Amino acid sequence: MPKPDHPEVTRARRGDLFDPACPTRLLLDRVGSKWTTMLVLLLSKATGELRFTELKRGMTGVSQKMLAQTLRSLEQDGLLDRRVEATSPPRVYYKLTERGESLAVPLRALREWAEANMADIQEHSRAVADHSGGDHRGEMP
Amino acid sequence: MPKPDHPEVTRARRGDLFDPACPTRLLLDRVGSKWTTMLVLLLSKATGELRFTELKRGMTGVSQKMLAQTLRSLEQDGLLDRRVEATSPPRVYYKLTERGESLAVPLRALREWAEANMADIQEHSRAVADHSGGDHRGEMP
DNA sequence: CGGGATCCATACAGATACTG
DNA sequence: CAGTATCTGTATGGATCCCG
Repeated sequence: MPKPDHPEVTRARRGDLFDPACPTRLLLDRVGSKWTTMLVLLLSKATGELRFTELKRGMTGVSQKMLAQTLRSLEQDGLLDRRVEATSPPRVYYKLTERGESLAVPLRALREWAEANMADIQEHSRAVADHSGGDHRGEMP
Repeated sequence: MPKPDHPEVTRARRGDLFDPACPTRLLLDRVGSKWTTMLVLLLSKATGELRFTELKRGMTGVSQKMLAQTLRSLEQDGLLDRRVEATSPPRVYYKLTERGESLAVPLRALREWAEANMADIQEHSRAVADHSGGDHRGEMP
């Protein structure tokens, strides 16, 4: 998730930082947020850099807060480069770093899987829900 | 996420179901939960089926509630097969469906990326945090 | 053993308002 | 334009109890 500061610390306080050595956990904590993945995917498509507003426009539904938060998170992780033009009004350009681009590869594979399978999954899911929902269930009196 | 019923409905009520057609969103809503991914990965490694307790043991830190919830979610999506032996005590075996196995492929790619890059990322992240934290910041008076 | 139901803490995400 | 700050609702995930 695009947590601003130190998620691990928070978790550590809870006493359940079970296996911090597992890198997959760490990655999923970041990829888990849909915006992180969408952002990487969006930037990996772009030829050059993209500005804040362009990104916001490309990611329908994201709030400026979430976008900024995700951007800072990716920047801190070294997956994103931020370039500021100190004009007025200022212009800020974002682009993936090499590492960021490399992350886009498995992410694209995931997206392809999603595009190939999610329709079936939704249908399956709905069918199951209908079955158990409309079969023998008595609604509230 | 392993939402029991209909996450889309909840979002729809909020009025911001921006682009429900995007399957990547849908997938990430499920993969986003770290347990979903871990579960698929764990089961894809297993030769045959695994029982509830074995799964719980393999996923350090998961609560039985989250495990059960994730299992139900995957089952409803048709990614998981559930087989009950009506003995006493009962035994329940889980294994991935074909589609579930196919999901494991891109997920494994993601894990490999994580194992190759997360250490660097963490270091980078920590270095940046240290820099901005101890450099020029005046703490509260 | 394999869960379902319930209660509860919180951290994640949205809306809004303010700055340079 | 490009954010930061605050306030708050709510879904998520954990703990616990209980049942077959």
